[in-house]
Amino acid sequence: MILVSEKNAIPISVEATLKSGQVFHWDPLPDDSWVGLIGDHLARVSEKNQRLVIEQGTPEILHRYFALDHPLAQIYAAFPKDVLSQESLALCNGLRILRQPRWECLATFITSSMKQVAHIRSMSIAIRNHLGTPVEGSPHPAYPSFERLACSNEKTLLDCGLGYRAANLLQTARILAEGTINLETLDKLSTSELRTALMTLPGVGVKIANCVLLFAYERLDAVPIDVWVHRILIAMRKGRDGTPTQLANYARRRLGPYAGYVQQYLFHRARTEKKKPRDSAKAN
DNA sequence: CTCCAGGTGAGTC
DNA sequence: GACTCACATGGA
Repeated sequence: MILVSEKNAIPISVEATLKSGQVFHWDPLPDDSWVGLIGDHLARVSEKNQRLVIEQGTPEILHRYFALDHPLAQIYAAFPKDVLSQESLALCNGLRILRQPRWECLATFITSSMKQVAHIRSMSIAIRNHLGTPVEGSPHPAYPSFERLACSNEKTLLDCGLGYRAANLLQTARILAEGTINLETLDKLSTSELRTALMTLPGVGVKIANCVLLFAYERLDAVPIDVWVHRILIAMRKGRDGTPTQLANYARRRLGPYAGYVQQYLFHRARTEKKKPRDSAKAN
């Protein structure tokens, strides 16, 4: 067991990070640790005094994946001062934007459109079970490479519950397998050029492109606007709706240089608040 | 049973 | 650019 610590405090909330809807395949264990794969690298982590405890896995890989180098203090100082943003900050303290493997992130978000988080997870696991490579000690196989998926077929993906998303994932995998687009070298592009490049792929619009920018390319100012964030932005504008462009501009101005981080805290708070009012009536 | 979900793309103005 | 619609599936 390795306790990752550094000179400066590195708070992390493993639970908030892994349950905030940026990644979908990690499993909680009875001893309060979490097990999951980073690519095909098996990892098991827990948390002690807001520090990441590595129960299993290579420290360098985990350090990078959990983004322990992100300057959280600086990011928090840049949070907007309104009540909702500060409340989200308090509730999700230690939530980190992961550095996910590119293809895995792109693929799972292609399957995410018009789907609840719970079902995105079940599709991800179904794809792993049908097409992935087993890893010793992991509850689920590794996510299949795009080469592997490109050799697959639509029927297999329909069996994984993808519905109309099956064709998009398959075509995207085939484009990547052709080599016309290289997800790794795309990293050299500016955020706006990278967004445009990602959006040429079938099933990738502006929202999913922004998810991939934020979760796999470290573009911390990218703001995915889904139905939840859309509602939050309207509330921040005192009930005033707007066109996609207007709301995107508003989010960028209002949420600041780490807008993607702020967005993730707002999103996670909104979703966890929604689930609550259930056990309160029973208590007396 | 009805409602909704981390949207996208095609058609149209 | 912005608006409208169809698109599959399963959990609440």
